[in-house]
Amino acid sequence: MATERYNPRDAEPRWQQEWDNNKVFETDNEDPREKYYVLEMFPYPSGRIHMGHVRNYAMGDVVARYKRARGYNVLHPMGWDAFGMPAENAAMERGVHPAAWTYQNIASMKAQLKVMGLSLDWSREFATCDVEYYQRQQHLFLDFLDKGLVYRKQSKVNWDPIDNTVLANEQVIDGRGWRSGALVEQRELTQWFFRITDFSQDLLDSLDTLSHWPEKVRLMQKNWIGRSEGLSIRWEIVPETGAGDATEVTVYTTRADTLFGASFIAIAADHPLAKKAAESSTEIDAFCDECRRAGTSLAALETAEKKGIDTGIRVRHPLDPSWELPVYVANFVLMDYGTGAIFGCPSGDQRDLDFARKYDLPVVPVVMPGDGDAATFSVDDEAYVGDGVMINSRFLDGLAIEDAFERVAEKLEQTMIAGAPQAERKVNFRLRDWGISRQRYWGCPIPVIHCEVCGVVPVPKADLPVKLPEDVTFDKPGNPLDRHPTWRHVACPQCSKDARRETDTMDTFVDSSWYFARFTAPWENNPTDPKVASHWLPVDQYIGGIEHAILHLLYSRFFTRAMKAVGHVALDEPFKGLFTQGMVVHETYSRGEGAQREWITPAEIIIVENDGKRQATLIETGDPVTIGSIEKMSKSKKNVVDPDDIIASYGADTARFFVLSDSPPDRDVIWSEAGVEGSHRFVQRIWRLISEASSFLEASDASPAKDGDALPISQLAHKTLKAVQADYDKLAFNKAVARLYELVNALAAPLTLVAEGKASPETIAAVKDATSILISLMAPMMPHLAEQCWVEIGGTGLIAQRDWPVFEEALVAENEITLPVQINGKKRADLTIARDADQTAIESAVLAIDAVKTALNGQNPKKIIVVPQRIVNVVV
RNA sequence: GCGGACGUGGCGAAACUGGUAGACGCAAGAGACUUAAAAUCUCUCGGAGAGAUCUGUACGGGUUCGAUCCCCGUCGUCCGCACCA
Repeated sequence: MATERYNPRDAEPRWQQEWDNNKVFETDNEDPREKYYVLEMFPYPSGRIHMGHVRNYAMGDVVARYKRARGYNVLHPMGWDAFGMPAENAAMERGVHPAAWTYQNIASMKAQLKVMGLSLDWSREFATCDVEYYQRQQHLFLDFLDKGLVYRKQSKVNWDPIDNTVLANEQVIDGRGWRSGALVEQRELTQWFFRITDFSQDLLDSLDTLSHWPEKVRLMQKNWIGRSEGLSIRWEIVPETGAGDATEVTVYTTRADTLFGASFIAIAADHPLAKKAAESSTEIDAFCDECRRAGTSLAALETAEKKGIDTGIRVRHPLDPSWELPVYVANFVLMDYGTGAIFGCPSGDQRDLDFARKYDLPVVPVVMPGDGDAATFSVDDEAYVGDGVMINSRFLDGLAIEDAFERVAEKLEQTMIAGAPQAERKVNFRLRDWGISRQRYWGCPIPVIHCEVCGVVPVPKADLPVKLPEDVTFDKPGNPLDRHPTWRHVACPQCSKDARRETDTMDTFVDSSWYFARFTAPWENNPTDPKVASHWLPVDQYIGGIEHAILHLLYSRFFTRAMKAVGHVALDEPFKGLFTQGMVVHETYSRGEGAQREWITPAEIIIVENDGKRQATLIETGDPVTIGSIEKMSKSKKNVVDPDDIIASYGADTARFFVLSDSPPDRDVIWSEAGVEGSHRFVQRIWRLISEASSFLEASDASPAKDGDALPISQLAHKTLKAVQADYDKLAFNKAVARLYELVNALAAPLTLVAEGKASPETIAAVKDATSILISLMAPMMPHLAEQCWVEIGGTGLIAQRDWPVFEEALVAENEITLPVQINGKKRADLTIARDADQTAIESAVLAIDAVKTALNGQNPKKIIVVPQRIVNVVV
């Protein structure tokens, strides 16, 4: 009865073809069933898929296939996040056009994804660099512009003087451009911004409604938005102290309670008052310059000494006009948070204290611990930042800090200077508007025209798309659009005079901020079909990496609100459920030390185990190799395993099953050769057991046993069905995997019995029922094997189109249960008793147990605790 | 510095969130089958003990009939933000 081994190389392409032929995964927007939208973060077409993709898409595919079986109309699309720097780098390095490079990569990655057997609706595929896509993005931009959600302003950027381009903060390393190595300059450029801050409060508040998001991501977004409640206070400038025409300076504070501890005002180097002071002092001017330069390097900020310079300007204390304080320019004050000016309270803030000690400014403690002594409490070289009561604060003395804040706020709100209240309550956000201008070629052109007469003129929608020119060169640094001979020259749409196009393109995060909406109707002339988009959205389950926890997800949330404001969708939150999956990690292998260290790929080595110690050697030479730490698969460490190789040797099902096994999906999974082989053994085992018994199973009906020898088989199958269903609902794939192992282990003996012709008709029917449940359960993870097994036992139609089985309540519920019996909290015995036995029945049964009798030693128990269906505890 | 998560066998992990700790897998060991190997099958596998038992979820305390789970403290690892006024 020997059967052939399961051959995925033969079976998998056949089933993929079969699914394609039947258009099983193409989704009909008109389908009346309840919708379910599952989406994995679309990939950047770098050229090859990696194991992280395999894991991400395997998870999404399990959800898609499971929900389809549960009767939902599932949308499961795929596309390409295709604009971005790597394509331009390839153009610069190898002379290949970014478009050619990108579309080639898409073709090869698509072929790789196809081999995985994912249940994707490829008819909706698009790349963000398709004109058909970015044209609609330009449409959205114009709508946003019209609605005031986009604006232009001067802003500081990191400018690389060799590459002639703006760099993102991440691209500046130790103050130098990451490509050119040139010292980065701060430049003022006019850039386009999206008004994401219009939605700060809403983006923050709505986080509470996202109950199917990881708590961690919500918290990260909350911190990123960074709301704080404070007081904006106007300080009068003492005339003739060097401030020119300025009569006041506004300071933002969350600690108005500490106002009597103030000993100086500090302003940013870019603050108007600083600029004024710099006019009359070369020293101040030089200091401001230094601050601006130091601004870029993040690492430098951490260690940077707190420095400042006295401007000579003096201000009056808001609560005591006779009290004058100095105004310093300080390197730690940020122009773009609050008002770019603070008051320093040295006793209550470590940074202010360091500053005060350095410049010999007063340190007056104003808050002390509740049990402190006001007469002796002092601050030396450690500021007191804790809660407490007010001291040295005149009318605030003795108050709690919250009450002191209120008193100060009330008083200053009522004090009028120059016809306006001296202070007002103000909510501040850390969140900045989103600068989207990029001086790059390979991005979505910003559809505006600059006219000397009319100013900034939007490109009329009828003139869209603003297409990227194809004949561009990358032999020189800078933006190819800028030096294109003709592209930028156009007639002004309003006055027809010569004008020039905007040559900046959009940040690629814009492209990924609405693709999920486009998938709902990618053929639409408008960005979306609002009715269709509102039907499909929100995405029910979005799956991707934690690295997008802030930017991508926040931008998408903003975009959905903005699109709603201009009528393209009718909702605020794009993603109802979010799941952030862990990485695929692998051991690293290397030779040599320090600079000589050479990384080696897993394919080049062999590992043998000696006395429990693993030793790696180079296959080619037999040289020893050092086994290093487990890290994220990366090209630089060469610890990558190519999905193609794995699928070629084990098949897609094994690869999919393995990345879902063992580790919880939100945790990292360690790729190991032994692990994959384990998964592959399981695939073969299922096939062997089922195919050996197939002739008998084929000839029988499927019917669960109600009693008799086969009852346990049916009970386990139906219990597993119930449990795996719950696991899939919770995305607990690793647990589902474990339960499949259990079911197969338990089915092994009965299946062998059937194969040997020794089973009764009732048993065969029960085994067939259990086997078809098994096939349905494994289908989301191992879809090809499931189809093959289904045919083998005489099933008709495709498993991919078959309904999810329904478990029988009677088989899941038990008549008798086994309760653990504890004595003083330690398990001492088991008690098997009727499921519905009452308290007294259980108690008397427990007291009859030998172990209990021995423990009691003739005495009465102190207490018997019976937790229904769970446990019994006897307290002696 | 601020905020958060986590810590269970040789390893990845379970434990229905207060109820039998270690399911399932990997690795390892023993055996069966085989001329042999692979594959497959059976058994063992936290520690101590011959055994009944004792002990064990980073460490120290607490609450509870009962704690991997709740509370307090300590140590360690990882992540996010970071001169935010």
